[in-house]
Amino acid sequence: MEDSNTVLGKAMAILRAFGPADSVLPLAELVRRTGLAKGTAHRVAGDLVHHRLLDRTDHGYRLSGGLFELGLRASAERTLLELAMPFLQDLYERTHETVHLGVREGHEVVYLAKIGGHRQARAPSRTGGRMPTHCTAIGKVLLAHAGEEEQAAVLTGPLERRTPHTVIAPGLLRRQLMKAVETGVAYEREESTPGLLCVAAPVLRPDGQTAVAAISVMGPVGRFRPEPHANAVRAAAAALGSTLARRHR
Amino acid sequence: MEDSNTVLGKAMAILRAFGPADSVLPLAELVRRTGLAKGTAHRVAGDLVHHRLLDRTDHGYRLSGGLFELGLRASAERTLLELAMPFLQDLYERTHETVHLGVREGHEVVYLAKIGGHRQARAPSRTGGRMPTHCTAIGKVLLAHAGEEEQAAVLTGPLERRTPHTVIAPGLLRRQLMKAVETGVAYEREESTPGLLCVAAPVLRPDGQTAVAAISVMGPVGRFRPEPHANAVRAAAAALGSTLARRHR
DNA sequence: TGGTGGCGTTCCACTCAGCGGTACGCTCTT
DNA sequence: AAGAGCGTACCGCTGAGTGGAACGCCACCA
Repeated sequence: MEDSNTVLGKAMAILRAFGPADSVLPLAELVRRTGLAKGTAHRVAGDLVHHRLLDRTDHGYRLSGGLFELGLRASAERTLLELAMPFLQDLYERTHETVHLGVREGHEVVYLAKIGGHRQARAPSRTGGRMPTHCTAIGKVLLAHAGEEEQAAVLTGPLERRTPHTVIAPGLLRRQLMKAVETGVAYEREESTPGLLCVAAPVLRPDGQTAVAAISVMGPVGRFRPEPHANAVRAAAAALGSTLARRHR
Repeated sequence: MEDSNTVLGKAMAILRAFGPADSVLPLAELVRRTGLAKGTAHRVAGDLVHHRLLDRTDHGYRLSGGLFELGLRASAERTLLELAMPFLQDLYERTHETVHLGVREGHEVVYLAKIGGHRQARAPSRTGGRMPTHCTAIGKVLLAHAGEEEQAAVLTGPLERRTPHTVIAPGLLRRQLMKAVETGVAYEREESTPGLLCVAAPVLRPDGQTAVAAISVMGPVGRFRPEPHANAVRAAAAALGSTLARRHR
């Protein structure tokens, strides 16, 4: 069922036509990606510009700062982010490696924050970006604290092999998840991107079972070993967890 | 001219009905704020939920994570933010006070980043939030490097008196702006919020005149003095400026 | 130099998506 | 039990939205 016979559908189609990598798209490209009629795309895009969701440049259209602002009003992620920031800062300062804050959405991780210095490893993750759960430390640790069925859904589904090290055997992956629950941290060793290692710990709800989010520290093979940072990550996540709990009543 | 006889206009009205402070709004409240017919608001809000721009909760609607993600694809602010992060980190680490990155939009500042630790002063600024230019350090320094007419437009317009210390005399303000150009930094002393002091420096384009953004360090009256941090802020802003310049060819 | 293809823009008559008034059912409070 | 406030559902009218067609404008190439 196509939902692009409503104006809103068309507008969304245009906005979503912008991939994570695209900065500016010409009208013709939007037409190609959305399948809209040229006239229609022209008008809708014009309306979006009028409403400050798109910017018009010489070379085409671009997601605007208005959208940026609007997105940052999203309450759930925003309050989590604001409360988490000080803990992420501490963690960064202690490790001087790239620090992530992420939440799970289905079989993917959405990154709410990524902070790093000048020497940070070149990672594909970006604030607001997504990665599969099964090949990232944050993903694994969140999966480990997810409901039975949700976990099973991912384990039985097809698992993308992103690198030669990606764990795609359901049995091994499940064992890693169980170990993550036991130890309170999950690891990733070049499973999403060659040359990158990562430790993550869950930010648990007061029930101590389910996870709201997860925090990780990531670094490059060579100078970086994840194990020594396990405690720091665990501590940061736990501290954030109790801050959230305290606040929630 | 009301632009809410287009569907998109109505949708935007609903999205913009969410103020910076609102987390969840019931349908009735949306109706009140937007002036839409109840039936219409109900349907449009439903469509927005369907398109993942709103979340439905027991108590009403909420800006969704989908919007958060979409907003972070806005290319201009995103790349600026990513490039700036390491410099902001360094600055935070050196000062351990709240660090801001902001751009100017008309007579207001939009904050792209705010990083701080556990002891950060309670400030009204938020990532993605806005403040007037004339009573913030970032605002002043950006105004100082803006075009003549734009600067004049703000100076001649009415200036909100946010605190007893807010500078609303156009003459004094203009002198502060000139000094900011000379010295490369602008100060704010409890002009936007009682108890807060701030230093800001501009991130200049290669032309050395106009500013892309500005960086600031803020702290509370008492333990914090802005002057000693002027050099650090200036250095961070300059370093980011040359990084941008290098990248732009 | 003239042809060609891709692009953004404009126009316009048709039509169905969207409209909003009305009515209903639920849950609180009084 | 009556009322107020809320979310939801219905439905006939209509103009906002549609998309095909046509236009003018480069940039590229033969």
